[in-house]
Amino acid sequence: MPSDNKIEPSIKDPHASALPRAGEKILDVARDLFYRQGIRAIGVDEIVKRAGVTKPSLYRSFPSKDELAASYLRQYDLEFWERFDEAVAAHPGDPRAQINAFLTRVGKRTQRPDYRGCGMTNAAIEYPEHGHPARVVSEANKQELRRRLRAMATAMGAADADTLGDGLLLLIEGAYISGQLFGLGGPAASVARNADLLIEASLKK
Amino acid sequence: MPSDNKIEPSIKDPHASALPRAGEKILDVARDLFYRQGIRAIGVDEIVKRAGVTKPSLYRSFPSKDELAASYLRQYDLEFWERFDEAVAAHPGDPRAQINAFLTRVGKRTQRPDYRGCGMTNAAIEYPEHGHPARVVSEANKQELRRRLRAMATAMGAADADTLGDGLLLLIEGAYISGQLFGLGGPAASVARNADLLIEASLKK
DNA sequence: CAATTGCAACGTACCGGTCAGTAACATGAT
DNA sequence: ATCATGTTACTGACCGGTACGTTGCAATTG
Repeated sequence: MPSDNKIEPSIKDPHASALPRAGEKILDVARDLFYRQGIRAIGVDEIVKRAGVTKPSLYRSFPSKDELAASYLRQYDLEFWERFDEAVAAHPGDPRAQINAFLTRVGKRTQRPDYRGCGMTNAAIEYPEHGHPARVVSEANKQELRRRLRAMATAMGAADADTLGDGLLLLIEGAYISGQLFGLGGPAASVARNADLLIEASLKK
Repeated sequence: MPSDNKIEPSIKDPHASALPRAGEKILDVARDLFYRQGIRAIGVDEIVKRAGVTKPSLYRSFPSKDELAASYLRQYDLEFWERFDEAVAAHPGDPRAQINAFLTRVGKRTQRPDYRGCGMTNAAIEYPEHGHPARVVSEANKQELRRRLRAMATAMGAADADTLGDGLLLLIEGAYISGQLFGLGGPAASVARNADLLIEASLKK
C-alpha cells in the first residue's frame, strides 16, 4: 500500500465553476433574455431551447425559475460594482470626479438603441412582492449603492450629505428608466451634467 | 311624418360613460390590480373574478388584455395631469413653485407603505417591445411631461433650460422608482429638495 | 488487461394548472 | 321582437416543474 492515501480528486481545473456545463449555458442565455425582455416575459422553455439543453438540466442547476433569476441578478450585481469601482479607481481621492466618470459612462450606455436600463431596477418592478428571490438581490444592491453615494457625498464635504447622496441616486435611477423610455437624445444623456450641477449647488454653502 | 327627423339617440345620461356597467367595474378592478401587482402578474381570470363578472363581458368592452391595460393607462394619464395641473394652478406664473408643489406631493406619496411608483413607468418596463398598446400610452405621457418640464425650465430663465428640464425629469423618475425600492425613509423623500437645489444651480448662470 | 460498478449529466415524455380568448346560449329591458 | 348585457363551458397554447430512463466516463475489481 503506497503512501498516496486520501486521494484528492485531482484538482486540475483552476476556475472552479461549481456549475455543470449545461448550467453555465443556461445562465448565459437567461441573463441575455431576462435583461432584454424581462424575467416574466421569458419562459423556461425558451431558455432551455436557446441554450440547446432541456428543462431537467435547468432544474438540476437551479432550484426554480425564481432562483435562476436571482442568480442572473447576483452576476449582474458583480458586474455593476466592477464598473462602479472602475470609475472610483480612475480618480483616487476625488469623489466628485468619480461620480462624474461613472455617470458619463452610464449616460453613454443609455443612448444605445437596445438599452434596457438596470436589470436590478427592472426586476424589482417586475416583482413588487416582498421577499421574492430576485427582489431581495435588487434591494440589497440598491441599499449598498445608496450607502456608498452618501459616503461619497460626505467625502465631498456637502452641507447635507445624505440629501446629496440621495439626489444622486434619484438621478441615476432616473437615467436608467429614461434611457429605455426615450430613445436616442433622451434626458438620460444629461445625467452626468445634472449630477455635477447638483453637487455644485450642494457644496457651496 | 312629423318634423323630428334625424333623431339624436336621446342623450339622457349626462356622464357619457361609453362603457357598460360591467366594463366600468372591470376597468376599476384592473386599474387597482395592474397598479399594485403589475400587468403581467395579473390574469384576466382574476380581474373578472374580483369584478364579479365573466370573461366575455371583459372582451365585449375591451378587444384584448393589452387594450385593457392601455385603457388603464389612459385613465392614469388623465389623473396624472390633473395632479400636475393642480400644482401648476396653485402658483400662477411661478414655475419654480409649481415644480416644488408637485414634487412635494410626489415625495409624500412615495413614503406610503404600499407605494408602487408610476403606472406608466412600470408598464413601459414590463413591456419593452416597441408598439405595445400599453407602452405607446406611456411613451406619449413621458414625452409630454418632458416637453412641459423643459418649457417650465425656460420660463424660469435657466441658462440651459433643456438640461434643467431633463434633470427634473430624471429626479422625478428616480423618485418613482426609489419610492417602491426603498420603503419608508427612502431617497425619494428628498426629491423636492434636490429639485430645488438643481434649479438654483441652473439659474445662477 | 478486461469486465463491472457507480455516478453525474443528460434527454424523453409527461404532470396539473393557468394563460388569453371564444362559441353558443340565457336573460332582461325596451 | 330586438338588442345589449349577462352566463356556461370550452379551446389550444403555454406555464413552471418532475418522474424516469439513457448516456458516457472514470474508478474499482478479478
